[in-house]
Amino acid sequence: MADQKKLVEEITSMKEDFAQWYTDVVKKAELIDYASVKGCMVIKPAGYALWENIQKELDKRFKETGVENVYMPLFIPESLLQREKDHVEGFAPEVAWVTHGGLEPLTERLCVRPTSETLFCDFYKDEVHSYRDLPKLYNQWCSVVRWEKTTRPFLRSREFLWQEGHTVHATAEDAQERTIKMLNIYADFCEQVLAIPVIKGRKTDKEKFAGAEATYTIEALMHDGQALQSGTSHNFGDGFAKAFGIQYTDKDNTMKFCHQTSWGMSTRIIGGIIMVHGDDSGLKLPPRIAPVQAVVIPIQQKKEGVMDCAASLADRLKAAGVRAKLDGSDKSPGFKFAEQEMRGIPVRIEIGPKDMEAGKCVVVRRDNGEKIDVALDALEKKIPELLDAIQNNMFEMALKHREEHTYKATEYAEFCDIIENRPGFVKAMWCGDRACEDKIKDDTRATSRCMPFEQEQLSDKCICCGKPANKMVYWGRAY
RNA sequence: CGGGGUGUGGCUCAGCUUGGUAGAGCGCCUGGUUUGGGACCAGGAUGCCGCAGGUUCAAAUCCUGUCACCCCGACCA
Repeated sequence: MADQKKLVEEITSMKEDFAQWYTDVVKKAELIDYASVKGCMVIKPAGYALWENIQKELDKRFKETGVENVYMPLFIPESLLQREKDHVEGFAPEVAWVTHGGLEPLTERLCVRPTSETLFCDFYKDEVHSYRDLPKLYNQWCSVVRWEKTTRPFLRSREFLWQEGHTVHATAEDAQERTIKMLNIYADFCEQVLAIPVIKGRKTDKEKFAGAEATYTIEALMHDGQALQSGTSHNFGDGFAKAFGIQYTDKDNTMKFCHQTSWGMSTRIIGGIIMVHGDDSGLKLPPRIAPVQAVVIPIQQKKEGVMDCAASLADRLKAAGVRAKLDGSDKSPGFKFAEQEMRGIPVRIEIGPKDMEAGKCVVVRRDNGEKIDVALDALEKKIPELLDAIQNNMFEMALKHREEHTYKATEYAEFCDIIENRPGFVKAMWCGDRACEDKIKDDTRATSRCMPFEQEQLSDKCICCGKPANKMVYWGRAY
């Protein structure tokens, strides 16, 4: 339980340099390698397994609400991308273009999808004819490309993996309901599976998605006090439907425009897991998402029976539904301890001759370093319990951190001071004017994170201009 | 796109000022001894010194250009 000592010299401490700490953890936990194109990364087995678990959990939740998976093309003809004005203006600066096919220049250049609204819309316009065709609830798992100027693994890469759901509905009400439903799925997933507490709310017009009528978001607070937009759900209204001509004949035999939504979560959330839970010894994975939940490390593994015993423990745990692994490599135990810590494996089980004699093993928690003896015959019961306890503790720790770094401000000077000196969320009232958001950003580099569903009336004046205000906004510097 | 930094075995870097034909540590391979917090001994393999020009008898080193990556800012999930 004692203070977690810094055990790994190669990882820069968070306090010293958070950005470097992040990069060190990403590399040391072997989540990725840099690739030969700037902003592109090789996602290694440890990183990809994490993504696969995220996919598995989200996909299950999507399908429970009737969503089906599809796959759209990688390329979007320029003319198609330009169909919706706000949308193209939002994305044009960062799309990658294909100009040649083989040796011949193309008659129309193709953009590598930065997101697939236009492709889905182009598809839906021919797919939807009648109210009987609605709703369409499609999702795709794919990668998209955005030519970012500066890049960081997971947080901002030029190609990233994500899912994008695109739905079409008959009415505005149905679209709104779906938008919120998906936001709730993201929030639930973050909190229950990733142990990341999130604030649910709506984006201001300045921050909303290009082409959307309304954007909803879940916002999480990282360990350094910066915010991370962790998932978004957009209500498009009938804007895209009008731009693309997606209409249906209703029961009353009149033509009506559809209402649409889209929603996405990306590999960026892996950056969130790292920055919410990690520490100076490396990654710290919540058990429910950890590809390996428990690693068994034999001590004096060449001694008679030790390796067999360790292997049988791992097998028994697997049979009990724990994602367990044996580390039977011939590294020294200390090396293995450090390595499993860097990788964020929630539980470590040490078994050596002394333990075997006593009929127990030593179990160490990654979340708090606590070391306990567990009777060998209690393993199947004890480890799952422990994993649950770790999951809950990690959520509580993250929640506590967020609460301790969430402030309220009613005066502008106070607001600026908090942003500058106490990293975190600041709750403050806002009049609704874009000008105030712009000024706050200029003055403090903080942006509006969201207008939370859970509102509080902190005062009746805008934090910035002093005019009447009835919206409370979470502000903060963000990734 | 601005500002800074870096390119030398798989990794981290030294060597460059003052040109002489490439080094260290880690890692890797073999064998042995070890094993409860990054073990040790012995032996071994690995380099178009980012790339392209130039200067020179001779370039990792000097000059010119170029490319890439990293970090910090403005924009984005």
